[in-house]
Amino acid sequence: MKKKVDKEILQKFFHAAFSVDNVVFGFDESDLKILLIFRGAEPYKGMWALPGDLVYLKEDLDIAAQRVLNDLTSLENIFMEQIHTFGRVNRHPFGRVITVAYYALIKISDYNINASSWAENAMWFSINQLPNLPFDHAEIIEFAKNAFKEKALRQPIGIELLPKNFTLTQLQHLFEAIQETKFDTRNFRKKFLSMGLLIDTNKRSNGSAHRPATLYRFDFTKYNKLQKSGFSFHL
Amino acid sequence: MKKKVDKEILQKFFHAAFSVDNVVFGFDESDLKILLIFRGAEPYKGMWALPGDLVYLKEDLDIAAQRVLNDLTSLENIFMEQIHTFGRVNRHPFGRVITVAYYALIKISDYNINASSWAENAMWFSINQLPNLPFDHAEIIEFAKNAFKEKALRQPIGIELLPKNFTLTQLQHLFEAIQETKFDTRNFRKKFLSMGLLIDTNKRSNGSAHRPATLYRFDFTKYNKLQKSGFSFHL
DNA sequence: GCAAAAGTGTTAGTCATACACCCATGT
DNA sequence: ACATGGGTGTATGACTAACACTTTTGC
Repeated sequence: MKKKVDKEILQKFFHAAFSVDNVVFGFDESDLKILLIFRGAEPYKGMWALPGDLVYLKEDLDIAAQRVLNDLTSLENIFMEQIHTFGRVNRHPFGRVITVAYYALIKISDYNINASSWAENAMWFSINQLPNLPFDHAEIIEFAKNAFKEKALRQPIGIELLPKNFTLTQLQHLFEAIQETKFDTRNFRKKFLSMGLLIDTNKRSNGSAHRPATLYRFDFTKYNKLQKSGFSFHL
Repeated sequence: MKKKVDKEILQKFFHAAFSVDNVVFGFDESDLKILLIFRGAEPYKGMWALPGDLVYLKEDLDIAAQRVLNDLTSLENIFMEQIHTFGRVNRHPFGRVITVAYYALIKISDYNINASSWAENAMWFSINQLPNLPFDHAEIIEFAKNAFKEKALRQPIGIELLPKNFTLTQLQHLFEAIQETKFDTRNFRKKFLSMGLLIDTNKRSNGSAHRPATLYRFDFTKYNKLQKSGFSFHL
């Protein structure tokens, strides 16, 4: 594959590495959360940080991001999206390492720790109560939060954070957490129901000392069809 | 700086490079254009390609992207934004190179070729009539086009492509080109004027065989103020 | 029967859309 | 005077925003 590569070029440029870092979002009935891991290796051993890793020379970027996620949890079909690449010269103490950041959306209710990995020390942190973070991870999270916030307005991706069946109240609280604002209950329900994308499961929530709520699920099939014919979701 | 770096890690990972590639947009009264350069060096010598370059080990990513742009034109204060990072394993014949793509917005009317560089062979191509492109540059342009299209709906960045003074007709044609659609003239003008962000320069366009048009300029100062107090532009 | 969250409609204002003709200039 | 693009207003329907009380359950 390598043909006519100038030795000078090789020496001058080919001594960098890159990593992927995942901002894994979850939601627990009230708060947006992020999954952090406790670093067991240098650099920054002993700090909570974003799950991430160096990318192998023969590994696609997106695959690397998935690998990092698989080391954390055995969930499948996780929503994932690249956000931004952070490339300050001195961001990594080992040398020149730029990092490509992704965010991922996980149903905390389904979440299970993948025991076979360094993820034994993973923990959910409320997005408003994060510990001190190494590298530029604080900046990355800020970026991820905004990217997700924006995107969640125009695509129904937030729903990835809820269990398969959910109540309208849960849905509203989720969107309120993402958008960091409050919505009027009647208008919120009206708008969401009028899109015709929620399927009544004929089940009710139960076990609480108040009126049970209708459980809905999101009609992804219908959404995909509508989208192809020009419909666009917006909150 | 490098402390306790495992030799194995160095050998295993630190043999990659990264580049930046710029999608430079321009507008010429009717068409969106992209600036391509004629490659004078391997790989893909002799093909038209995005202006880009390998990033030095001690050079910030954003600085590298600016450097590439400065090699092309001596314009200052150019709008530039990172879009996405492309990292397929075999995208570069010299080895593992991922590329961070940016787009930049240039006023073609002010554009001048920076003679002191490889940019002597730069040329504007209509976005709908691009030549065959090396690497994954076609994919990058597609990505850039969509990112710009989206962003231009919610921030008045498209205006960066027009000369300082412009007519409402030019403005409409620009937005039509970006959004690949047509707008109703009366509604378009109404909406834009009602934002109160266009300043009548009291000049008229001239030299054409028809009624001269009012020249406006965009009130960036006012826009920045409004934005801070919660106003949000949308087309 | 009371606490706690679920659920429901109407009105007023704002915004988007659709649509056709006269105006000012150069030749 | 004619060709060319510049410039303007209104009416209708759609959507948004504001707002308060009744229902159903567990205890």
